[in-house]
Parts: sequence; C-alpha cells; structure tokens
Amino acid sequence: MSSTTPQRRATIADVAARAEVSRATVSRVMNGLSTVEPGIAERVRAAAADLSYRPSETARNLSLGRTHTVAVVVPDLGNPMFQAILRGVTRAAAEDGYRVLVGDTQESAAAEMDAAIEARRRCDALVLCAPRMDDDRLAQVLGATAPLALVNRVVADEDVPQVAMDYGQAIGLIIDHLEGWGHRHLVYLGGPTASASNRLRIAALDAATRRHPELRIDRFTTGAGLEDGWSSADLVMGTGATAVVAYNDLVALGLLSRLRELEVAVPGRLSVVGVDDIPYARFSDPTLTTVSVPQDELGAAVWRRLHHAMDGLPPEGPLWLEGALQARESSGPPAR
Amino acid sequence: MSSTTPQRRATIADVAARAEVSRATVSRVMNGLSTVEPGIAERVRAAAADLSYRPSETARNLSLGRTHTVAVVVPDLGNPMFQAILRGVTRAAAEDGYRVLVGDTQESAAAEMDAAIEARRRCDALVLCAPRMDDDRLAQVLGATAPLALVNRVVADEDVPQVAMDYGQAIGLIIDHLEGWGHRHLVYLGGPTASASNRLRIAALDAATRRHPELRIDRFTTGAGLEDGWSSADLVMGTGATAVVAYNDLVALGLLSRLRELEVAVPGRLSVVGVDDIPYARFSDPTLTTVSVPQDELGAAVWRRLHHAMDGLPPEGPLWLEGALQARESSGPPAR
DNA sequence: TTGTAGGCGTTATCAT
DNA sequence: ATGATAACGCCTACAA
Repeated sequence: MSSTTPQRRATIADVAARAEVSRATVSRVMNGLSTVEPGIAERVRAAAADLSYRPSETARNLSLGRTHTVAVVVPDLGNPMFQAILRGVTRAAAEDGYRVLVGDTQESAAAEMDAAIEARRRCDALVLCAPRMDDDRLAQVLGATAPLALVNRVVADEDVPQVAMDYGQAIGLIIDHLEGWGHRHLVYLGGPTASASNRLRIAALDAATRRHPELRIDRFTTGAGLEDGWSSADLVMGTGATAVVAYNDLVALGLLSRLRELEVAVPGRLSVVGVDDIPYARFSDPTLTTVSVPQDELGAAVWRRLHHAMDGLPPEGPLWLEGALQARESSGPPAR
Repeated sequence: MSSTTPQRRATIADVAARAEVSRATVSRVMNGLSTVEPGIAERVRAAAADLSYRPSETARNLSLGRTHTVAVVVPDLGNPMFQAILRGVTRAAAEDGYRVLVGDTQESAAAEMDAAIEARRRCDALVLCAPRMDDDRLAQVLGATAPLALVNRVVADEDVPQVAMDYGQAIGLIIDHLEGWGHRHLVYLGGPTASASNRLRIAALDAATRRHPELRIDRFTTGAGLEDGWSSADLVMGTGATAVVAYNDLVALGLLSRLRELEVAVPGRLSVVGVDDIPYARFSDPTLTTVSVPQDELGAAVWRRLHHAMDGLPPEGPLWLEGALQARESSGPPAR
C-alpha cells in the first residue's frame, strides 16, 4: 500500500489551504476572473495541480443557477430521424458549451409528458420531439418546461421556438414528380395517424388533389418502419395503382424488398418514392427516389433557436425546413 | 396582467412557510421518509401543490453527492453501432433511475480524453467507447474517471467493468462458413487499423489461417462506412478472390451496391459477408449474410456491470458477447 | 489585490 | 414526531 490515493476529491478549500490563500482567490484563479497577482495565481495553480483539483460541477451548478445542460426527449432512439436530431443538437450545443441529456420515451405517449418534465428539471432547457402527444398534455408541458423548443410539432404560441420539417412541401414535390411521369393512380402509405407530421402529409395530399384533379390517391395507414412497408405490399398491389408514396424511406425500403420477392418490377410495374433520404436510400436496389430533408441541420437549427430563447431574446416564429427531390431509379413512367 | 406568475421557482423554504412547518419536515414529506403525522403531511403536500413546488435537482445533487446521471461518450453518434449502445445504456439505466448525458467526440481521438473527463465530472459514472484512443491516454482516463465501464476495448485492469463484442469469434464463424462453401481465396476488407476491434478481427484471421492452411486471405484497409465499401469494389475485383469478408455491414452494403453497378453477380461471382446484422441487412439485394451481434444487449450489459461497480461490488471480469451467423443470399459456393 | 461572509436549495444530524 | 443547525462545494458582493 505505498500509494495512498486521496480518498476524497480535493475541494476548493484544500487548494486554498495548500496555496495559503482564501477560497475566493482560488475561485478567481480557476475562473480566470479579475486580476490576481501572478505569483499568487501560480501558487494556486500549482496547488490545484498537486491535488489534481477539479471544481465540482454540481456545486457550480447550484451556485450559478445554471447547469449548461439541455434535455433532448425523443419517442424512439432507434429511429434514424431522431438519431439525427439528437446528433445535430448535441454537436451544435457543444459549441456553446452545453451538454445533452437524453430521454427516450420508447414510443409511449403517456410517458412523454413525465419524461419531459423530469428531464427538464435537471437541465436549463428542453428540446421536445413528441409527435403523438395530445394537445392537452402538450399544453401542460409547455407551461412547465420553458424554455423549450418543439421539433416537428407546431403550436400557436409564438413564444416557443419551433422547427419543423415541411413534410407537406415534400409530399407536394413527390406528387408533382409522379404526375409529371404520367401517373394518375397513386397510393399513399401513411404512418401513424395521430402523428403531427402525418397530418401535414395528408393536407398536402388534399392540396395536390386539388392541383391535379385527374389524380386518384388511395390512402392507407401503416407504421413507420421497414416491417410496415414490407407487410403493405399486398395491399398496394391490390389497388392497381402505378405508384406509391411511402410515409418515409424505411417504409419505402421495406416495400421495395417485399416487391422484389414478389417479382414486381420497380419502377416498370410500380414506382416507389420515400421521404427523408436516409443513407441507405442511395444503396438499395433500385436506388430510392425520395426527398432529402436536412435532418442534421434541423438539430442545429433547433439548438440555435432554443439558445436564442434562453438568452431572453425575442422569439423568431416557426422555422419550416424544406426538402429537395432526389429522383433515382425507383420512379419512372407508369406501365401502360 | 391578471395572472401574476411567480417569477421565482418555489423553494423548500416557501413550502415550509406556507405549511407552517420546518424545511426538514417538508423534505421528509417529499421523500416519503420517516413517519410524519398524516395531518402535517397533508398540509405540506397541499402547500407544495399550491406553489407547484418541485425540488431542485441541482441542490439535491450537491447535498446527496450523487447526480443519478451517467455519461456515455462515443466517437460518432452517426454510427448505428454506437447508437445502439447509447440506446441500450439509456434504457437500462432509466430502469435504475439514472439519466444519460451524451458526449460525441466526432471521431477526433484527441478530443476523446478531454470529453470523457469533462463529461464524467457532471456524472456519477462513465461509459466510454474509445476504440482508437491510444493506451497512454486511456490509462490516464482510467485513473481520472472511475467508476467507468469500457466498451469494445479490453484492458488488463480487472477492476474496470468491460464488455466487448467478440469480433474475433464473429470472423471465425464467417471464415468457417465461407470455407464450408468451398471458398479458398478470400479478401478481408478491414476497418480503421488503429481500432481495437479491427485488431480482434485480424487476430481471428490469423487463427483461421492456421485452422485452414489451404486458405488465402488478402487483407486491405478501408473505413467503416457505406462509402468505404463502395469505393473498394475495384480493389476486391482485382484480387480474383471469390469471397469478401467486410469489416461491417455498412462496408458490405456499400460494396454490394457498387458490385451491382458493375454487374458483378453476388454470390455467383463473389460472395459478400458483413458483421453486425444491422436492420438493413435483411432488406438489401441480395440479402446480406452477416453475424448478428446483440448490440442492444451490449448497452444493457454495460450498464449492469457499471451499476454493479458503482455500488462498490467486486468486479466481474470482462464480458465477451458472441454473435450468431445469419446465412442469407449474399454468400454461396464459389464460381468455378 | 485579497479576504470575509453569506447564499444557492437540499439533506442529515442532532436535540427536543 | 418535529425543528434548529450544520454541511455539500462553489461563487460573489462587500469590505479591507
């Protein structure tokens, strides 16, 4: 037992004692604040180094009243979409000296509210992705967790920073693309009905129908994952449509994979289009036509607006992020 | 201005005053500790509700000396592997009342050490994924951040909890699989040379060569992403090998996609095998033969061992997680 | 320039 | 069963 490692972490008082100064002076040196006589400062630094002193974040948090931490609550950490948001926020926040605390509600809408409020208590702010939370709960959360920012969920309250992907615009691009190829009978393979972004897509479908009165769009409800696309193939084929607009790329890729098993030619017999432009979209067979939505940017944009609000600056109103069509192999002219 | 919202969050003192008791009693009621007279308790709860009082996590952290937070530091939040680990740890830790603080070092080996130490300071423990950190730095981190757990990186120190995927075993399965099909000339498309898990794979390659002396395995170095597989196609074709063992599924899928463009038949002309069994492996064309490694389980296992160590329980030694071969369409007999 | 003292919001140890 | 009172470790007027 030669190395008697100090059991207790050194505190500011230990450093002060060793450097023969007051704790206040140590604090000043550690924070590089007001001018401390160089000799003293050096003594303090040496003492701190000797004791391998690190200020307690916990104590600073209490004293300063800020944690420099932001909570990010998402419904499913397994979804590439939310992973991208988490990544975007984490990196953007890091540049401003903030860390991210993650909350995964595991698709339980009921747990979302509690998770959000709980997570917010340990942080200075909250980024909330709650696509399926009902409006009542959301209103409660809004009141209890400010400052917070909303992702892909727009509310009337102009005071809360909000950033959303314009899925309506994306759907519009897709429909126009397919209409341009000559398709007249489409299928929309929708996601969870309760989700805000699905409602956006539906509205865009309505608008597109008005724009192209000759278009017929059958609508179905499925999930948001690979399996959901896979299991929808029979449904789609049953309609006799020549093209399908999938809820997202996962659904589209799942469908594609099933169609291949069924030996349905894509796009010869059926065109398939997704939304999101996830990395795999460029590597599937056929490569997937989709709309690229800037997900990394979304996270960064959310953080920027939230940080803005945390500084008490005036709100900027909702930000809608627009996508761009990526025309690839999975869409083409309809069979005739 | 009818609703005069309280500017300052209510503290325990406010509740105590309103309920006409001491702060100690409020604390007891809030924590459901020792027995408090029901009448008093009720008064306290009412006061707390009136003031919508929520104990300050920050103050509790300082007083209790614990934050109930664990840091998870990964090299790249964009990698499905680390996403799975993050998800696994987050969910497992949540069940024990712990939250997760994420750190993304963005593939900068230099930043890993500082990020780890910094993150650890705000948390009770650390989960570190640092595949490429050199041994010196790692040793420093080990000393400065205990309790911590290591992922996919095994060190001699039996005191630190460590869980790793047995990539050596996975590679062994794959080689035996290909050898069984009759392949005699393989290519290994390796990942970042400095990474610990790549070294594991290399060692397994050596072992396999001893096991099957007739086998020739050409080794190349590439990255760990889709693009890296894509751009390695020419290299692979140049060797005349009949099968390729990719560093992971991303590399394998990238390669597959390029081979399709080059109209190279898989597995007719070339068999391709990956490692990880990411979701897309079952949806590619052809579906990808790979080794499924229990990534979600990995995260949970890491947390269990770390939590164990945090309670001061004796260490359990490294845990090696084994994979299972998923034979799919992308592998078959060699061309003859 | 440096030190003293009080506060941040809780919990925990004692008395009572 | 309840209430003073002292930590917890740091920051920051204010005073010297």
